Amino acid sequence: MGTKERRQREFEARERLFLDTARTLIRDEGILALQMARLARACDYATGTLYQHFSSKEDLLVALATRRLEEHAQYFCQAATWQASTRERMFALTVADYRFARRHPGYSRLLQFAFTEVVWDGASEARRRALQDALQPPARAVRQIVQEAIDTGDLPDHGQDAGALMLGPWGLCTGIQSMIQTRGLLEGLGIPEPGQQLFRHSQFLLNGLGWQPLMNPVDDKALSRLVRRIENEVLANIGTAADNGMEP
Amino acid sequence: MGTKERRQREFEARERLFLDTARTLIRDEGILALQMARLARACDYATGTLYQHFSSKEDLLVALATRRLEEHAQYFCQAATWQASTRERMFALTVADYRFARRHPGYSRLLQFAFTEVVWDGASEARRRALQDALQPPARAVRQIVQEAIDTGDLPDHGQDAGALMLGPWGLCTGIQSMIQTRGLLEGLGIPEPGQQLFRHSQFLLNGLGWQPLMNPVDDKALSRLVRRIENEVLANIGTAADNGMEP
DNA sequence: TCTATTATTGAATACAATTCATTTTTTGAA
DNA sequence: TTCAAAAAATGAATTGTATTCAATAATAGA
Repeated sequence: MGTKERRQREFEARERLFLDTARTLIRDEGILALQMARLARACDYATGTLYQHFSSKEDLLVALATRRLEEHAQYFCQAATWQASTRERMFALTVADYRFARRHPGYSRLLQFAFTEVVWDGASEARRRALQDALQPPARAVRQIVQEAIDTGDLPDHGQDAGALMLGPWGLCTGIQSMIQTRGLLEGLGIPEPGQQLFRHSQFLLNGLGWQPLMNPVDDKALSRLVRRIENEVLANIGTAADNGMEP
Repeated sequence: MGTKERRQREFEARERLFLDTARTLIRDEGILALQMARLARACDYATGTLYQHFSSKEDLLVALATRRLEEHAQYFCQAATWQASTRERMFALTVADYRFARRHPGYSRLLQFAFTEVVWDGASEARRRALQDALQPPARAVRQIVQEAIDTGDLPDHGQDAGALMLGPWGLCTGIQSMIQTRGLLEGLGIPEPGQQLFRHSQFLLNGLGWQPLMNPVDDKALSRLVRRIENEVLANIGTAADNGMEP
């Protein structure tokens, strides 16, 4: 009876195999070296079979970015449900994102690449939507923090939608991170310790939003203490055991 | 005597021709459609001659991004020397960047693409350095504003380097802009008017930095008035006459 | 004027993504 | 169980382009 369902399941399993193998290949040899034929061969399938799943190489890259985003989202949601003040939780998202990017530099570069016109427009509509869908859970988690902060009075009600309010911290985070990714860029501008700056500016922005309790972002001691606390209480189990991410 | 110099000049003129033509081709047909052989032909040169200038297609793209950055920098420096408070000038940079990106969407996507691992690492060291150099003048202009703000007391001296302080506003700006670039991304998350949000969050961040005079970022009237004033007084001459940019 | 040097050329090469005619496997009716 | 039709898998051929390089042309300097 369920023969159709079985085929469906097998098809999905094979897609996972392709994506997992692609991840390994990219980790070992870089995005540039990824070849469709080699990937298919490495999975003991023909090239054409790979194209049953992905309409193009770009399509595959967006799918890969999506898969990793889903994993990332777990840590993200974990940070969102941490037992701490709304402001600390909001900041924890920035720390989680930063740590995740440091731990999986290949993945972060892939995400950056996926959002590029060339790749994004080269992927199928379905894949683009899938990536959008993968963004929903973390987006919901963040909205929830923002909403709770407004409800408890930690964050003044600016009359803005929660989604709009999260755009700032999120944009700041990805903007600075993508500069960090670009080899030599910040060094060339004489800007040291960009990670520290990211944390500091996130705090400046939260202060600007009037998010209580305010914090002094240039108190390096306190900031480091907070970051370490987040790493211990929220991110401790990142990068252990089953984690076979994209780190070099 | 100066035959060597003349050749040098001719070589540089030809490089400009290649870049200008590439810009036109990209404007008309997109980055994807740019072909080295077609570009060479369009300039009445052989393919090999193009490779005397650019070691690879990526090399060309970084060179192109650099050229546009240099033009962008002019408006940028103009904003920096505007007769207004340090805070207004700092904010004007964000507005200038945003307007430039809206006016030249192809260029902005190109810059985003250029900073991607695949392109950045595919370009020659010389080209990468050239792009870095093109970044210096605007960076200096921004540092100058920050320094003046500290000196006049508009901005509390946080004990931070001016370069470090500008990273926040800059990162926020590029981060949100690159989300705007990605077709459908913010719509999918239900975040409307991203341009407005960018301006608003820039102001939130400046408030957070304690940059005087503070402003209420959710006073849409006042914010719009300021943006319009910047457009009139600083950006009025963008997009006129000789401007043959990348707009569609 | 002539040779050596340098620059230009574009056809040939190389490399990978993608396609598609062929083969293999699966399905479900007889 | 058999078999024809349908579906899926295959990988060699096709295609599209970036890049190279042997041949040719232009230039410089003796």
